[in-house]
Amino acid sequence: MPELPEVETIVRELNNHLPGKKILSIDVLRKSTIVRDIELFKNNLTGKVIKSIHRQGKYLLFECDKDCWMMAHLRMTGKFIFQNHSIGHHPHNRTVFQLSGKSHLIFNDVRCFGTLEFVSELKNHPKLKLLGWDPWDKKLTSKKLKEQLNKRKASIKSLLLNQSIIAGLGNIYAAEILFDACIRPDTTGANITVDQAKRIIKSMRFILSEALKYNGTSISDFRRVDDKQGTFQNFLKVYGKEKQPCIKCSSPIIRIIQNQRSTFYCEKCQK
DNA sequence: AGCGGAACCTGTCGGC
DNA sequence: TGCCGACAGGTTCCGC
Repeated sequence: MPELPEVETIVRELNNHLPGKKILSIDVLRKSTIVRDIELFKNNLTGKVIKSIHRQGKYLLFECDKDCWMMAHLRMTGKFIFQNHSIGHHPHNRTVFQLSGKSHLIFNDVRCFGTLEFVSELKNHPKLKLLGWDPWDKKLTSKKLKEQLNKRKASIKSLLLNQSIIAGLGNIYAAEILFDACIRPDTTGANITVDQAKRIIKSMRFILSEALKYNGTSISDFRRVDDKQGTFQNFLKVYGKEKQPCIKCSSPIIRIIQNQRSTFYCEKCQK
């Protein structure tokens, strides 16, 4: 479900509520949500005070102490809900944190792909080590991106989804970025020119900034911490627009399947 | 090494 | 109404 703008929105809102809250107890309602040992997870996090929340790629990092972190991934349907009051039963609640001040942090996840993990040494975590460029990294240049993409024969669409190249993009924004950059999604990585790489970086930063400004995209069930919706879905130009006229040339947007995922694009505008 | 496909799990929607 | 297949914003594993 959530990509960088949605995760970043959640992180910002959690930072409005959680810092200073103490974790009084943890109720694990679905075992598979917790990576590795549940007792290890509970024992290390119970009693800790949450300092702040960070983001790397699509991971949420809850800082409790220098050597005490909770790393979360929302996958497709995970969400964090903060409540200042007692909570009712909900079938998709997977883990509930009782916090000081009678408040609760709830991890809710319909499809159970999302994960929570206790991490002591964040720097050495293999999952974080695998992450590629942050989209706004100043060291990310069109020359470097081109060189990296040119080593690959997969399509640019699937390469943009690869978190070890650029960290944070997903299916919606990959499609929107390629439309903005006027690049066909089936272009082979090997054929990406330096000018196209430049356009990818520019469009990526533009689209992600805009999406962030509107608190992300709420298509089916993305909700913010306070259950409000993001509004960037009102500004999508190709994603989910199959057969609708392209806003630039009016020819119908087409939908294709790449690596088992839908891709939307304009055959006329994207070369 | 890196690619595409299957799998993980649950819910919704559209067609017949 | 009911059933069935397609589809969903992600990642990991596996075989080639």
